[in-house]
Amino acid sequence: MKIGDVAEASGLPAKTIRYYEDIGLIRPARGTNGYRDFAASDVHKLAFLARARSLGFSIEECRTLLSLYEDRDRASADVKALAEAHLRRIDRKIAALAGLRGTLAELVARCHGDARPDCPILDDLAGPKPAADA
Amino acid sequence: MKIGDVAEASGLPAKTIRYYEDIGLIRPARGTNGYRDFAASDVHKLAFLARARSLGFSIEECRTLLSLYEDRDRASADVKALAEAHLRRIDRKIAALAGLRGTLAELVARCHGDARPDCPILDDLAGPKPAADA
DNA sequence: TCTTGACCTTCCAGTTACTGGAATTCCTAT
DNA sequence: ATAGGAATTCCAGTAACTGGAAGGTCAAGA
Repeated sequence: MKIGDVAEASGLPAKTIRYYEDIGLIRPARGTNGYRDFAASDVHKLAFLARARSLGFSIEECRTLLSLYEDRDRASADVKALAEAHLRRIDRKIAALAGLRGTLAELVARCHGDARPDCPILDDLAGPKPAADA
Repeated sequence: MKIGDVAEASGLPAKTIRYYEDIGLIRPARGTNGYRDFAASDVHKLAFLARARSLGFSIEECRTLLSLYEDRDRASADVKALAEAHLRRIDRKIAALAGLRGTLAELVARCHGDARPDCPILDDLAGPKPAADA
């Protein structure tokens, strides 16, 4: 199977597949013409990687997941620990974004958004104004 | 004011401040010894940048925000549009993460996480199994 | 047979926003 | 004089690709 077909089958761009070979995630065979020749197992691995990446696992985590996948004697606890760590990371990201979102939404709501220069958003970014005390 | 003091005042690492000069966000003066000499306005700009970055605006958005900030004739509508676009981006990110989170949490819940190799997480990543039809 | 076009190959550079580190200079204090 | 702590510049690396150039391969059509 050539890289174009594999790209179509796995949903990954050919560029990405070459990159994954570069960093040692897969090792497709080569034909006499120098073209990569993908076995079914390669395609399977790429689909696995595509799915893991789409769930937000990093490349290094994917590498670990793949080796766990191929280890018939793995402990599911190892996989679960990895997934749980990732889950916590996602939760932290969501919490951080929700925080930003709240602040930003409030600023946006307070900005009238017309032709005048007066703007609570910029005021906020500029920081506390030196209060003109009477 | 020297870069170390400014770093302390703005909360930005000195490295980052130099980087911001590199990409043209600020233009501090130079002393005879070659050291950067920051005016109050520079420090103010850096604080502005730090705040904008902490709200998740990209560097290029910060550049625009800064120029809007310095334009006394700006329309607040321009600022609001930028902030709203950012808000939508944050919402999309949150939605995407929430989706991931849901899938991942379910997989984690289904994985017993013990010493046995059987693992729903890996099963999911591996994709649909060829059903052994009787 | 030749040519066209769609593939494939490699390699280099660019993306975002810094961060680390090396080599060097400067200032201050003892 | 010397030691230390800052300041300077420049180069490289991070994550995970992506774009593009230059060139080789292959199947089909005139």
